[in-house]
Amino acid sequence: MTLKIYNTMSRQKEEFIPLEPGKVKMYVCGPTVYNYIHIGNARPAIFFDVVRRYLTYSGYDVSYLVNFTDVDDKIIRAAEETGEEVGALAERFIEAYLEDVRAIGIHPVTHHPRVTENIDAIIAFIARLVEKGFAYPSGGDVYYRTTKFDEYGKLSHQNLDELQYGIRIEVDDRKENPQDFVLWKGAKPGEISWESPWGAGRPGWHIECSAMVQKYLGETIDIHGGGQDLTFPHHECEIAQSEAVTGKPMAHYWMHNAFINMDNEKMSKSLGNFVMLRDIRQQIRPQTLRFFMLNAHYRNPLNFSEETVRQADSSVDRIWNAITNLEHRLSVALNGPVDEQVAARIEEIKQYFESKMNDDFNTPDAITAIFDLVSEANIYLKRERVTAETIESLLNTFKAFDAVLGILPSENGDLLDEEVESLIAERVQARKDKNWSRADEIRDLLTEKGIFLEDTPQGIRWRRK
RNA sequence: GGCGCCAUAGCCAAGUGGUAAGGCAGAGCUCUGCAAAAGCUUUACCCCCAGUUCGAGUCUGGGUGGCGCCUCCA
Repeated sequence: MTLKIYNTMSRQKEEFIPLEPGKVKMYVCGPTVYNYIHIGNARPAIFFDVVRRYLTYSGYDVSYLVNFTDVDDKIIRAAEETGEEVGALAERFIEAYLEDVRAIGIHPVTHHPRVTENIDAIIAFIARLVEKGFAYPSGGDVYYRTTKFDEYGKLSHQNLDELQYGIRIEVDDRKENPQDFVLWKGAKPGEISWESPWGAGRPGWHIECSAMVQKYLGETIDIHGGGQDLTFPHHECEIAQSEAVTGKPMAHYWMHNAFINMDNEKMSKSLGNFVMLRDIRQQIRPQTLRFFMLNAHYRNPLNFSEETVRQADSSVDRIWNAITNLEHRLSVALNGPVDEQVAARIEEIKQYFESKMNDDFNTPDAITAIFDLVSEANIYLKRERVTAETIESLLNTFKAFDAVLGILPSENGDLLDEEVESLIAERVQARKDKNWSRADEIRDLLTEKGIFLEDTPQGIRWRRK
C-alpha cells in the first residue's frame, strides 16, 4: 500500500517516492511574526503536523522545517507602532506562536530557520542569481527577471502574459517588467538593514525560502507545503529562484491546504474576519480544534462557526467516552488471550485507517476508522466477561491512530482530589442504603464541579468534561 | 480577462462507474433506583438540463449558485 499525494504541480495524485529511501525532507512556509496567529493560520500548522506524524508513523525519518519571516514591511510597521525594536517584536511573536502551536498539540518541528539568522546565505543566493542573469540591481533594490525563467508560472499554471499586473499593487517603475519581484530591498533611512553588494537593505519575501531550503535541506526536497494563497506568487517565485540557480526541481511534491472560512468567506487578517487562536483555545479543547480541522479534507474549504465547532466537540466526547470506559473496565477485567474476533476487526480497521491516510491524507475517512474502533470497543464492553489483553489491544490501537491525529486526551494523570474521592465513597454507601436523594445530591454536586458520575455493573465510573 | 475550486440528509462531511461511509442533532426501544454512558432501530430520488454507458453522486458538454488566486495573505 503506497502513499499518494496530490501534487499542485501536476494537478494529480502521485505515488510518493522519497528522494532517499526512508527519509523525507519537508518544508512548510511559516508565519510572518508581526501578530498573533488566527484559526486560519492554524490549519496548515495542524494539517502539516499530521502529514509529518503520518510519515513518521509510516517509518520515515522526517526532517521538517517551518521558517519564521522575522523581518519585513509589516513587522517594521508594527514595531514603529509599538515603539519596540524590530527584533524584540519579532521575538515576542515567535514566542507567542510557539506557545500557540504547542497548545494545540503540534509536535516540535526539526528546525525553525529565521531570515535574520540567514542573511549571508540569502545574499549569496541573490548574488548567484545576478551572476547568472536572473536578477538585476535597480535603484538600490535587486529584482528577479521573470522573463528570463521560461517556466515561470508552471506551478500555478499561469501564463505570464495573462496575469493582471498592477491591479492591486502599484507597479514599481524600477522594474524592467511589472511581473518582476524584489529580491533585495534597499533600506530607507533609519530602517533595520544589512550590508550587501548592492548597498544596505534587507531580503524580499520570496528569497528567504529558496535560500533556507537549500541551506538546510538541499537543492531538491520531497515536500513543500503551505496555504493555497501561497501557490502564486510565493511558491512560483521560490521555484523561479531556486531552479534558476540549481537547474533542478526545488521540490517533488507541492501541497496546498484550502482556507478556513467565516460565513463562506476566507478568514484573513486583511479582511478582519478572523478569530485569534489564543482567544479560541480558552474556549475549546485543543483536541476539538484538531478534530474540527481534520474532519474535512485539507483541500476543501472549511467553514468555522459556533455550531460546527460544537459538533466537533460532541464527536470528541464520543471518542473520549470509549477510552474512559475501556480504562475503567480494565481494573476488573480477567486475564486471558485477546479475543479473536476483536483482533480481526482491529486489523481490518487499521488497514482501513492506513489506506485512507495513504490516499492523499484523507483524514475525514481516517477519523471514520476511529469511530469504527469506538463501536468495536463499546460492543465488546457489553460482554459480561472481558479480558485485559483485549482491552489493552483496543487501547493500543487508539494510541497508534492518535500518534497521527492527536485528538485523544493527554496522558498526564487526571487524578481526583481527596474531597471528591470521599464524596464518591459516600455515594457508594448511600446507594447501598438506597438513600437515593443523598446519592443524587452528591452526583449533582460533582456535576457542578465538572465531574460526571456513571453507575455501572462494575462500580462507579467518573469522567471530566 | 486568465488560472482554479466547490455544490451529497436538519447540520458537518467522505465517496476508486456497480444500486449512498462516519459524526452531530432528532425520534423510538433496551439497560438503569433515577440518570449517564452504551447498544439496537430510524432519517437522502447526491443543484438543474442534456449526453456517454447494461449501469452515473462519480465521466463529458451546457447551465445556475457560491468561493479562491492573479505580487500583504496560511
